[in-house]
Amino acid sequence: MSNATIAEILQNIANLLELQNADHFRIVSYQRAAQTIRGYGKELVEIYQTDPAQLLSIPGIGKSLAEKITEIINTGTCQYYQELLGKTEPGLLEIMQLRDVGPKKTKLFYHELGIKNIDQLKQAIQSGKLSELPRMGEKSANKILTAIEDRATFKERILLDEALTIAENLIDYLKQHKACKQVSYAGSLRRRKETIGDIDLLATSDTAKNKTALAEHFLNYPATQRVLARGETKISVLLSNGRQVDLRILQTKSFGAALHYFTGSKEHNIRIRERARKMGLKVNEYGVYQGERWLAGRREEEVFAKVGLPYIEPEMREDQGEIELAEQQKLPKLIQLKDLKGDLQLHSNYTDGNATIADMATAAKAYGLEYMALTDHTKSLYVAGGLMEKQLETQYKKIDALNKQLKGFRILKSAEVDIKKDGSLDIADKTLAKMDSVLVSLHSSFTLDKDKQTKRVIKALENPYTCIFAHPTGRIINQRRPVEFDLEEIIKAAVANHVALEINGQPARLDLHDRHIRLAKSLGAKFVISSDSHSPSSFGYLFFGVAMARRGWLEKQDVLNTMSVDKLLAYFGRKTK
DNA sequence: GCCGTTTTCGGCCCGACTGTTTTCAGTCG
Ligand SMILES: Nc1nc2c(ncn2[C@H]2C[C@H](O)[C@@H](COP(=O)(O)OP(=O)(O)OP(=O)(O)O)O2)c(=O)[nH]1
Ligand SMILES: [Mg+2]
Ligand SMILES: [Mg+2]
Ligand SMILES: [Zn+2]
Repeated sequence: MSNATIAEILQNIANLLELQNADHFRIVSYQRAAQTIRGYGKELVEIYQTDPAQLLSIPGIGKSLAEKITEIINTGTCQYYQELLGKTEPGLLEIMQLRDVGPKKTKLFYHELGIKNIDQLKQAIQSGKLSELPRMGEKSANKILTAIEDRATFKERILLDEALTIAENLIDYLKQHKACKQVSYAGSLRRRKETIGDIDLLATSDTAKNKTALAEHFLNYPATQRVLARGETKISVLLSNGRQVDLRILQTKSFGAALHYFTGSKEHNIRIRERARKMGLKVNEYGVYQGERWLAGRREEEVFAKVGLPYIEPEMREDQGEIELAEQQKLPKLIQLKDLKGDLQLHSNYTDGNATIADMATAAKAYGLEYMALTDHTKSLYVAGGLMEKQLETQYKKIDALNKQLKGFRILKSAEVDIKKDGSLDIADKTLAKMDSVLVSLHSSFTLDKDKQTKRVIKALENPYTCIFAHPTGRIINQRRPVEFDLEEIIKAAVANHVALEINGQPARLDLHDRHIRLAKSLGAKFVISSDSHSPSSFGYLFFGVAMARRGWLEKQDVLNTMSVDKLLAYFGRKTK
């Protein structure tokens, strides 16, 4: 029973409760617990098996939720959930997901017109029945019809790199207008979540007239398909690719407060606002107030300062303990992209890369790196033209020659060594001993049972040559589920055997990801951040790897490829020499 | 349903936009 599944059940309970006449705050309790569990590093099953009472130490989980979670762990579901499911028309949940339709309207349609599913809702709109309901009219009904049409397309969340490109293009466009004083993206994109729901933008302008002008400019953006809402300070549009963009336009004196508000997360915002309230202050997107009096809001730092906290980096703002650390002045100094000195996973045209070793080295150097490890695939991965021992050794001679020519840059001998089904490596020790770094990963037998898979990986990590375990869970966002194994046991084996865990920067991988990184760090693990480049233009993926590392609260010293090449070679040399 | 350095009961973040409303509920951020 994964945390994701437990969270899903609690979220479903919250949704079902909305359709009952449940107390709002009770619903919120289920939602908050679901949110916390979704981002929790440790598996709740693990906590429960060690000491069930520990469940109560998780914020937002009390006696009642702990009992339900226990039941879910033991039986896969819980009585309460089943009862709620039993007394709810299943189609109502789908109706409630529609844009501009919430629990109140869903219930109204059901009770007044007996509407049980989207098809019936559509019919009621087309026959004009829906607009006759209290507080409903033509416009509301038509909006719902549009929401039904939009529903099928574009519901998936997008990857971080795609969202970043959309946002940067929009920002370039907004900046072209002279009424635009400041502009930034916010929301989950600024927090660098691995997937992004919508694009949140914030701009400032000085006068009312300029705000209007800037709003007009935004609406003229060529990729805008449809305006969802337009008010004095906030505009929501749908781009032609179906992605929603929310833009807020405020005064420059509110930029910091608005950026803080719009960056979120929602849970973090609520904590900050509760804190302000206890201090006799009020925080909103316009600033920090004492009564009617505006105290601050130009910069984010001021908002934090007014509530007695140091600046908290956006990547940490998830209410997963960052506020407590901030209170104690114990916030980590997060790693930055410029701290990286090398890249320890990338491919050349010896296997499935598209460039020569020399071209990859030139590109890596141009990106600002001092070294790179060439990690072409090994023989088991014949689809990628994986290399045999002999071919690897030939490649290493080539690397020796290249290294003689290169100034201020070093190519390390490595490989992405395949872990076979039995946990052994597919390259002979004699060749492993010639490598500067041995990176291992799974490419097959993803569906072994959990126990076998765990043992298989641990065996590979115990191999004395193994230095790095790459893209550990093997997940590909929106495409492939993570391998089933006991990650906590694997992390412990990695720590015991001095094997670093990779944070793969490919936007569809980001593996390990935020919550696993925090868990691994708490268990004493070391990390490497890799681009896994298959072309010279892909070193930018390091940015996304660093983003994940920051969401995992990592500092420079947690990441091995922040070391100079000599230190790194000495570190791995304990294994390979 | 959760939580507590003034509380074990009584609070629980705060605001924008829309449509249908004559004063605000519903939904969303
Ligand atoms: N104070 C407060 N802020 C909120 C609330 N809902 C949203 N926000 C703020 C914080 C969010 O990060 C920000 C943008 O809202 P979004 O719905 O776009 O969420 P976010 O970007 O975090 O995630 P997403 O990837 O878009 O699903 O607005 C709320 O209920 N209260
Ligand atoms: Mg968003
Ligand atoms: Mg948004
Ligand atoms: Zn490859």
